[in-house]
Amino acid sequence: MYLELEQQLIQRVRELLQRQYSLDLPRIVVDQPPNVGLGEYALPLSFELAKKLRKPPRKIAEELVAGLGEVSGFEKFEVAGAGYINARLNREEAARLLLTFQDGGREVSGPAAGKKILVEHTSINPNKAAHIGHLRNSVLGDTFVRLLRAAGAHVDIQNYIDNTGVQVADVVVGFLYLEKKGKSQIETLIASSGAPPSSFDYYCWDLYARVSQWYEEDKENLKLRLKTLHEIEQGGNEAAEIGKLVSNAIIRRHLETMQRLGIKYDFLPQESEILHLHFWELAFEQMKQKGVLYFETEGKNKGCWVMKRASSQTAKRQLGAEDKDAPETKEGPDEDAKVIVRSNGTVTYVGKDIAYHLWKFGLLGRDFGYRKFYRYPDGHEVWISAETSEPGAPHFGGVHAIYNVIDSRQADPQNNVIEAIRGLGHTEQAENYHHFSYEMVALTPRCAMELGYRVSEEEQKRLYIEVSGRKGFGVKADDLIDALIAAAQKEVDSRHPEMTASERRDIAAQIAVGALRYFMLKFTKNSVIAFDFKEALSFEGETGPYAQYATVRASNIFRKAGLSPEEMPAGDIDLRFLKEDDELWELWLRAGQLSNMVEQCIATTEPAYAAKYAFHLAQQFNNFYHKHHILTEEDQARKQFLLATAAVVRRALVASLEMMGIDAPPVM
RNA sequence: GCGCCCUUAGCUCAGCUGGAUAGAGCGUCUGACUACGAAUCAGAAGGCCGGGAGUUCGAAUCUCUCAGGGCGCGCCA
Repeated sequence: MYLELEQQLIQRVRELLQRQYSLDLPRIVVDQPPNVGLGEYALPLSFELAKKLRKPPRKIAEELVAGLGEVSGFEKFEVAGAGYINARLNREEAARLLLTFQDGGREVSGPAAGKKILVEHTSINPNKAAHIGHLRNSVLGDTFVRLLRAAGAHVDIQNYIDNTGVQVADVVVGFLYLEKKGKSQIETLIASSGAPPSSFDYYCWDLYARVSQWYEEDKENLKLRLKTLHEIEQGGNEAAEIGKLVSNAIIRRHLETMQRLGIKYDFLPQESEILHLHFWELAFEQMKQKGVLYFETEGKNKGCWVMKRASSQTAKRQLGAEDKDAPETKEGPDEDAKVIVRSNGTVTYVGKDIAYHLWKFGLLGRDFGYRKFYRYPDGHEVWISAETSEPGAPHFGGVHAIYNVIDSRQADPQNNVIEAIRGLGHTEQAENYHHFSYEMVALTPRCAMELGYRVSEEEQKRLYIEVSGRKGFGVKADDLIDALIAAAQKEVDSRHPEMTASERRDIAAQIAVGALRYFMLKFTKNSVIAFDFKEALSFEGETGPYAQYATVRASNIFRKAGLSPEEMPAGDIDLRFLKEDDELWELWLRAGQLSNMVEQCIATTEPAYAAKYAFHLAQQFNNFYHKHHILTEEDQARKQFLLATAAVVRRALVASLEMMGIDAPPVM
């Protein structure tokens, strides 16, 4: 509602500027006045025009207000302060829109509508259990997917699997040389493993840490890592078989863990197929032809194929912008170049990544094979890459835009891939390549000590300590979810002794997920989360359960009144109450700003706005709930109006929570 | 050495592409449950927005600089 009316307003102002002053502004800024009593929109453009038109801002504002005349949906325009133009909506008309059009965020349209978009997230090395750092990635990615879908985009969700890298090799080394286990023994181990903490991914978590420790003890042991890594890449031997076994079993565990949070995937592309289907060779040819890669004949990179390293400027630069100060005439080899093919002929990680990303955009000229891997209870299939497709397999890739949810530490390699794609002449694709960058999750020293880790004196002085799978240092995802469920269960049990055990279990799980997902979303992407159990386990204040509780309160009103909370009130609602009551109107207004929130989240790739929106709306609703007692309201017209208010707010709140993957529980 | 990020209330963080009086949560203190169940609400205290300079009608927001903290920069993956 709000967004649509804003666009109408901008359009009218644009026309007026053209007509009255024959000028055009590249961007018409629309703010919100400090309080709703002044109106819903504030236009500061008079200040900007003052210099151009050589008139005082107030005068311009007056002229513009006179020129605007009647605009449908708007009550009036006023000059305020030193030259603001405040626009007042016709509250009744706007509220009517909110009631009658399904403005629940469902029909949101925008630049994303109808486009095929690929979001890659999670991408945990398949050699150990998922930890809190991975949870932040998955929750951010999954929420962004939901936002894109709410905006009408067609989204494929990919989870990249590096199943041939050193991390998997390390666990294989552990099985083969530390535990002296063969393939069949590991198969038995997997078959007999249960739920966490006796699950296979937990087992590997410890084994991985032991192997890392074992390398530390004697550097000679690293030779076995290299040998195993080569065997895995080559395939057709026991190490490779074990690698596949481990990887597949761990991926299943990761899928199960993420499923607990409502996170699902469509496709799991694996590095093994990128190797075996020779994606790199195709990319290599393209890059040689276009001169993106060149062969270095001297200096430290002698004998390598290298490309110019991406600087942050070149990665961020817009189309058409020239980089004037590029020292083209520099003599000798570019020591700073990025090696893509080593002098021994093997390709680096970035090289493989370039090939993979050409595939994403449909520019490689080759496709993966696809096989079914996992089936969710609702029947949705997860496909995994294979050398050949099974009958009836879908096809992925070839998309318009991509979002890679990868932490900020990988910004440099990501920029190198973007530069390679740009260098190949695919400028549009380079512009649509989004590194969805976020900061890491770390543990506070106190938290680390609570978990029983040894924390050095130096580390104790720090604000936070980075988690490390290699050291086995971190909070496992399933452990955290279990702790949250246990805490929520305690509350639900004491509040609802009348319910069955399974009902209480379901609600506790919903609350736990709400708390966890909200916690991961309340921080903006580029702030480091210093994890602390006390904060994460809180269900009060700015938390998921706070917002969930508001939906439950709303639902209860309808339940007690014998109405369905889902259904919007029918018949004539007297909306005149909105005229005098700013607080009530603010509630409707915010409910109508759902689509602004979605648009803003997508435009800035920042899901935290969704969390803030839901929280503020819940907060306003709780305030309303406390102030107006609906069911005992004697004035029937007013009672109907208050019910409609609760319905409109509830719908927007539930929709915003759904975009964050948070359920509205039936009771709390 | 180069690049990126951060610095806002006691603590943890918001502050939208520069806009009207800088906001939440937690914590502290005071109040409110025979209501649609308090996982809630109301109120109070708490700020040279890291320092300095600049751009602007206007700066927490943009530029430069200094200080402090974090993370990256390999023929590892």
